[in-house]
Amino acid sequence: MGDIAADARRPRADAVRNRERLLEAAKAVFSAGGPDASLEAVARRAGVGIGTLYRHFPTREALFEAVYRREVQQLVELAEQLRNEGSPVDALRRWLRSNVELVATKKGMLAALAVAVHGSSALYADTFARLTKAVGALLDRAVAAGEIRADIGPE
Amino acid sequence: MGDIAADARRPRADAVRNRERLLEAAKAVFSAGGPDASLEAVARRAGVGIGTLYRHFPTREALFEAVYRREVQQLVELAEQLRNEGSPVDALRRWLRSNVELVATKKGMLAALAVAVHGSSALYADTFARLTKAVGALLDRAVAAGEIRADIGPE
DNA sequence: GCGATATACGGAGGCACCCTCCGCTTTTCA
DNA sequence: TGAAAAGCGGAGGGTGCCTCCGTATATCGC
Repeated sequence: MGDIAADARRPRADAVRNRERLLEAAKAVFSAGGPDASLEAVARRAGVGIGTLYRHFPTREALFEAVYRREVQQLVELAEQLRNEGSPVDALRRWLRSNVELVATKKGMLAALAVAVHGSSALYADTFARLTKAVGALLDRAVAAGEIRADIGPE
Repeated sequence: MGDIAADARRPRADAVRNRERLLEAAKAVFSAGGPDASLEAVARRAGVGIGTLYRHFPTREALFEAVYRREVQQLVELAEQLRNEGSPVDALRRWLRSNVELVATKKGMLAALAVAVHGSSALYADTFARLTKAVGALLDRAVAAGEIRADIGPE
């Protein structure tokens, strides 16, 4: 029943789990303590050893970036999910609300994100493209349903 | 020949000297290493103990601020000195050049200064007033000599 | 000049964090 | 089911932070 296209060896289950835990913990710790928060605190909160953190994310910046990508990914997924539910305009509204909430909650993380994004304009471009595409799909649906004007771009 | 208006006890000579050394060292260290540079490195470079640094500047921010004020003070003094030398326009030109050079040299310190200034808008206002007054005096002299247009403010 | 005393100095010490390294455990695969 | 790859954890050596206090020295009244 493996649904993973494994060319080589499958990634270990515990590694995947720990990676996820670390990202979750990092999100919380950086949100609360800013970008200079202790990496050991992140590891503690994730319930893994400090060595595990460093294996998955060799630098503080790598961790920032991964957290950031994960947030973006979750927004994209939310858009895809909303696509199949309720009215187009309502879906759009809910997505925007989630977007705003997420940003509002993560105030403390903004500096960290700024660091991550600054470090790589490619990252920024990629993020922008993904979010634009996601919200664009929601918009299209709303337009097709004649519920909003057609002259609004995703930006 | 004491030209110090001593209401109480005069400040100790060694304390004054160390304070100056610390500011000089801090300028160099923060310029090179950014705002997160080690305070112990500053103390080492100044040739004083770490305790002395903390006595003079209880926090990193206090040190930033003091360095910043000193830079501003030096610009003001330069303006006063130039006031009595050479042609007004030349004086003005030299002052601006010094200003630009100082900023260019201290690139690495900009982040530190940003922190210090952010922390206290009163500090910013004071700085602005002092520099404005200094350059204003130079401008007045140039205008009075008929060497430049009169419709240029200090800003 | 000469104490007396206020002031300042220095750095050891306790703590937290950084990052690396490697012996041990777990997971995967044949 | 057993071998080996992959991953785990945390000790350890280093650095920096900040405090505290015994020692040194500058200032001031005489």
